[in-house]
Amino acid sequence: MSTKTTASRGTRGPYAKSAARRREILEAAVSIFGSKGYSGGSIQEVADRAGIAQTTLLHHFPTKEQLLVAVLEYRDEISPNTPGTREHFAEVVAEQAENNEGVPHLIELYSVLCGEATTRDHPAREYFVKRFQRLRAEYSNELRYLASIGRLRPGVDPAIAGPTIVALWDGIQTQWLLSPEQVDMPGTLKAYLDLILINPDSLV
Amino acid sequence: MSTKTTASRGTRGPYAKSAARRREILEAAVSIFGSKGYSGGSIQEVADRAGIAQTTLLHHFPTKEQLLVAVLEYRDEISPNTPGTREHFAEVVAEQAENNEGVPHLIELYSVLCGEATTRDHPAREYFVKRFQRLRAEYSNELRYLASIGRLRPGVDPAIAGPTIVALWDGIQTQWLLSPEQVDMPGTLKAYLDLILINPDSLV
DNA sequence: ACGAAACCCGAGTGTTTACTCTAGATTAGC
DNA sequence: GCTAATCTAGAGTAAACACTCGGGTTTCGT
Repeated sequence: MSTKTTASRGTRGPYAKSAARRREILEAAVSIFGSKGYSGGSIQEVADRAGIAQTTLLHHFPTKEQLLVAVLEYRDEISPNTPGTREHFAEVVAEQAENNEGVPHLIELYSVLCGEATTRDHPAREYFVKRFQRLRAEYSNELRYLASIGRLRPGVDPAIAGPTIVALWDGIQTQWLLSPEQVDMPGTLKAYLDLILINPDSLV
Repeated sequence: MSTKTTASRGTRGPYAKSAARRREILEAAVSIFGSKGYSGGSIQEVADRAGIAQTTLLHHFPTKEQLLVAVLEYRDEISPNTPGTREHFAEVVAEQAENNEGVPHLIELYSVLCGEATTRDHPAREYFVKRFQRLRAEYSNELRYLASIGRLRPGVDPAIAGPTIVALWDGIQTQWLLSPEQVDMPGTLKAYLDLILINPDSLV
């Protein structure tokens, strides 16, 4: 009762160093899982890249699965999601697509884990199921708003165009990872948005 | 010189049973690699599913990597690709999308391996790089033909819309695998084609 | 029907896997 | 500055990994 949290007596919580260590480990994990996948990468490799002993890693993240979950949460923290963009939807999407070209290791992590996660009983499956559900809803809602102010081309169904943007984005990222010089990631996305939006935002 | 191929004397080639065995193994491999990925699945599991000893599998496919290559070739054999479809492009695409719903294990295999293949030095990477290059060229060419007969909406660039169809297809498949009941795979593809094509093919 | 090649597999090999045990060094509440 | 908790890691463990070896069985050209 004397300490601040509900921890049983005798617990002191992580030390100051701990947060930095965890960040180092997560950065290493992004690199390893991104370049070799979750199944393909080992916690030994992650520990090596972080410059610590394997057992030290396991002190901070007791199982490989918990490390993966932490990596996914870490990714969500450092790559900002788009909240209510309203009339600037197209701009924001195109801008983020351009920014993504600057963080290829995060794109790689995302694509690799997303593919792996479709396997049954994969620890990241639930994460991606919910992520896609959220993205579909968000994008569809943005498009519904744009439709309400007459900016959506007639005949375009927000409930279909929303998932389409998500699918197009992921698919073009995969192609870009395999042939960066042959695929125009932001251009392809922008082309679709120009197709479904009326009077698109003029150049910034 | 006496035998038909360039084999050194004393070789007799595979027996009649061999082809069937190889097919059984490949079917098992599609199942295992599709449900657990290439890194995640073991040749022991494939052998178990095929009902043979691990060493028997290795007799037909000496390494795990060669098994993977054979699986990819097998997939290409059994799932027909679209040759020159000309004016029936939209029909054929929509039809194939519907058919894909009937072979989810092949979609799973494709999505899982495609994600994994973006990792460096993955044995299937070259396969997917070339596959996407081919698909982008094929689809762009189909659209160029449709443009030549005035069936492509003005302003739509075949060089962008081609890769877009490929990306959309792959992306929507991933979403469908994770939430089959929430994603209309053929409908989403058809919606995009209706968007970029003029006077689309009426219902069959 | 003979013999060589292809087929099939039980037993093993060395490595890597995720994870545990034990124990010394470091931190921080008091 | 005492002490208990956190941090770090060396050593170890059982299981799984891709793959090899040796030898028996089946197939098939001659």
